[in-house]
Amino acid sequence: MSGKELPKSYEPKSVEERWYAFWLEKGYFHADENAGGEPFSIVIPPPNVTGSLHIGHALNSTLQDILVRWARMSGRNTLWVPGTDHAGIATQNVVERQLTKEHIDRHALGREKFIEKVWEWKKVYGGRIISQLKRLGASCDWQRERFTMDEGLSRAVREVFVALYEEGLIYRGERLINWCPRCHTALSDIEVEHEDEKGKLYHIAYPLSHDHNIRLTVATTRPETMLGDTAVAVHPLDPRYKDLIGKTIDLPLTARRVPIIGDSVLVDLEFGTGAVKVTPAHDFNDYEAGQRQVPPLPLISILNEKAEIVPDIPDINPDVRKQIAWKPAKKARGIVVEMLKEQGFLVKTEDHSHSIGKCYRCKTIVEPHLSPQWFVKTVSLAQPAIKVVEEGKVQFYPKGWENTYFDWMRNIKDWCISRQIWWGHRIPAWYCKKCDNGILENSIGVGGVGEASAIPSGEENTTTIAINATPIVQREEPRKCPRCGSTEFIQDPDVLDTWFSSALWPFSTLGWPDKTKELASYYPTSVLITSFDIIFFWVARMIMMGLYCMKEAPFRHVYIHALVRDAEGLKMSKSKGNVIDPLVMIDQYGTDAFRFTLTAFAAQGRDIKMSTERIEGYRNFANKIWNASRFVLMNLEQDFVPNVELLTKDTSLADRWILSRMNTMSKNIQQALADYRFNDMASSLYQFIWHEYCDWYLELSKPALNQERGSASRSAAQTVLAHVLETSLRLLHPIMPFITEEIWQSLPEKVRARGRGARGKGESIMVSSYPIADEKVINAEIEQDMQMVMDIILAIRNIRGEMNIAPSMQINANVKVETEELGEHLQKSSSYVMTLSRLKELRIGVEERKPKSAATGVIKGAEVYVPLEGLLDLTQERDRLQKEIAKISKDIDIFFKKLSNKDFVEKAPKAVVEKDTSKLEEFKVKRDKLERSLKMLG
RNA sequence: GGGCGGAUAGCUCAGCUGGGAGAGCACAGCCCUUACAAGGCUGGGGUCACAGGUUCGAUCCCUGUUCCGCCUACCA
Repeated sequence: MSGKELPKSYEPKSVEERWYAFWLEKGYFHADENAGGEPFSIVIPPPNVTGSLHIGHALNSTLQDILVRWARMSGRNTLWVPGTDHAGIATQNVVERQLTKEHIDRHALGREKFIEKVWEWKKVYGGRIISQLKRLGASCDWQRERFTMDEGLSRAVREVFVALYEEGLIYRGERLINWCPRCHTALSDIEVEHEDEKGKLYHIAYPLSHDHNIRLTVATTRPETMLGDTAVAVHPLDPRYKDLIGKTIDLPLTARRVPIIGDSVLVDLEFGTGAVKVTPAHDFNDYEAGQRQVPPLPLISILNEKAEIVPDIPDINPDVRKQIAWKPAKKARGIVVEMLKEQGFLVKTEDHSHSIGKCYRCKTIVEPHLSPQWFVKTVSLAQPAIKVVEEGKVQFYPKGWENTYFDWMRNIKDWCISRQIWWGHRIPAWYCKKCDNGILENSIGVGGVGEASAIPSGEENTTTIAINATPIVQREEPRKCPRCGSTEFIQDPDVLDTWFSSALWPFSTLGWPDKTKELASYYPTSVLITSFDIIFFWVARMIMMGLYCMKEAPFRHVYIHALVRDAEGLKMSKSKGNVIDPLVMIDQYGTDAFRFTLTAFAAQGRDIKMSTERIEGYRNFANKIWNASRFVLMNLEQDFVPNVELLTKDTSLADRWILSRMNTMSKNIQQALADYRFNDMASSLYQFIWHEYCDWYLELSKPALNQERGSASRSAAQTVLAHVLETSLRLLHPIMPFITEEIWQSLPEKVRARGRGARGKGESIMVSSYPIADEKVINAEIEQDMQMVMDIILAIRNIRGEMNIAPSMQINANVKVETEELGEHLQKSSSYVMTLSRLKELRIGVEERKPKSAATGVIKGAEVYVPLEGLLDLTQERDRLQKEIAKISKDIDIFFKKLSNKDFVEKAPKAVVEKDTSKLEEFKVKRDKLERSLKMLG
């Protein structure tokens, strides 16, 4: 009786669901921290709770799953920690938008209620991305799923904050920071995206105070900020202006008189007019230039938190004020320019392109904004983090990213960690209501003149704490003020940058600050798999925090994977409508095909251009495996017992060849995985399974399989066939987990048993052992011998094709070999040649001569002749070919001449020319073919 | 401005330490041969961007040039 029957083509849907449930139920994903053994651990880059699975996650998770499954099958104590990130600003924005739809205002709702809403939202939607990972087949330890705002992780955050504060590595300061006027919060430097935009460069003439007829012209892209100017700067060595330093100008549109200062850093002699307006409250360079002055230049803030002009700019002319107050900065620009023009101060306007900073969450133009914020002092944290990479304790793949890392780390600036939003880890700092009373009451509006009116007053959750208040920083809310003993406190309203908690992820998820068994077993993790765009946001900060808290870097390797783009190479985005949805792909082609596609394209250092055609190609591969397995199963009895001894004995050439090839592949795969060359792994498997196992070995084994049941040759073929399939499935499993499990489970028990892992006892391929190459079986000589057999078969098939000999027609072939030895080798394999090239008779020898009428094929070490007598009349055939060649040559000449004629090409309709061109090509191809056939006839 | 990466068949890309130019898709011809038409067999197609250099030998190493991406920066 033949073996188990499989359906004719692979149907992924039911298979995937069934096996994922099975794996979960068996608990294969769960890691046992007490199990011992060499650990292998990965923490997932936690996706935002707001997210839904996009193709980048799919790639990222597939690669992690490959490593994790590989490690697990290789017997390592394997843990993959999943989880999600609370994504402060992003999530707050999402929920806020949802509330707006319900006509609810966040401020009206109040802080506590709003946070409750966010948690509700998280409960409903926060698990979405996680469940999508399951469809991808991700073998995460779901029992250890974490969220960055879990109690444990929040405790870790407070612990680190307090420790850093106590060491002076966290401080509060009033600085010019990046401010998003839409999100109403500070941003760190890297949260600002720069984009080049076309703008104007305005030249404005400022009249000198002592003689209004003399004017100093400045150039600016932001004329509206002139209302906040507190100086004009020139280069101290500029012969044009250096004598003006120390004098003053009268600022147009205001009653303000500001000094002309010299600053060699701020002013570039070559650029613009050589004179720069200085607005310290609205430009980072100007701010620094202002600080360089003794005494420092005053700061005049002219914008509120929504980037609108404040109504009470000092010294402003009343009529100007009337027109401009409360206008958004961009509108104010037009108004100011118009007024300057009217009053004759605008000299000229030029086109000018420059980069503009935008909020990475909402793309709003970011404004420099003076305000009290919390910062991490990064220099001393960065030093050891640079060192571990320099010393190779942390290695990047591909290595080139280390430069990017060094570049940033060596120029690192202090990290602004406070955010003026509500969703996130509240900063563990409190202020005594009694000691800081006055400061708290009057604190609103600190950071710039005129901001007070922009902030709804009186609510705790929008209070700005003055910079001179004294924070009490500790893990829990203080009971008693250490200074006055008062028991009433106000907590700092700010929350922490989302990336602060992400930075702790590799150890906070394992139970830190407690000394857990998990930390001991799995920290540091083995490898981090992520994308280059968060090297600064996340990778660098994890290394700093890992070293600070754990005294050891959080991972040994960092694999930076490609960015997935669309077929045209454009970034996928919803607005472009070019997004490929992983879930749709999975529905359409199956998870395995999708995963294989991602893997096959995951070459290091290059972006992936994704298209459905490619996935389709690998869907076909899945189907190929399926059908090959069907064939094998048809030829195996369900109670089949492999004759294992045969595998090490002298078996047929084909058997030894496929075993040698398989072990070669297996060796390549081990190396590829160790080097994170995922694409090499995929192509090795593809090439071997399809083009060696299916195309050749399956065909070669057919004669043996047709032998009597129980015969030695049949048994050997069955054994090798099953063994190679079973091993290939295990090799493939990390990439294609579902189909491999489905087929593997259908194999006869004794075949499966060969791959049995210690843990699984043969009940799942997931816990079987990962194949290790047996180098003894790799045999170059065998591979060479087989290559010759294949070459001869190919040569004969080639002749058949060129001569148009029907596949069903049996023919003869003679092979003239160069040496007797080769002849003997070939003789042994003659049945392969007979079968695969459908021969009636095959003669092999050194003495063979070319028959009178025969086609010839030349290969390494031999010549192949196919006598054509009786098949076709040679002289007649030759005549026919020659005639056809002559005829087609004439046509070619005609077309060639026609197309060489300039007049024709230029004047004839395009379509006609194109048609003729392609015809010419077609003729040429035909002639080539005829010539080849003629040549073959000799 | 600085840095990184890319340029190989019509398209998308492999090609790891210098010696064979490759794969998939597309294309052409022949085949429904009982694993698979989502398939089989066969075939056409490339000045490895350009110019120099090193070498017995260069797609690969070095120098320069051009074009295309990306990252980064305080170019008012």
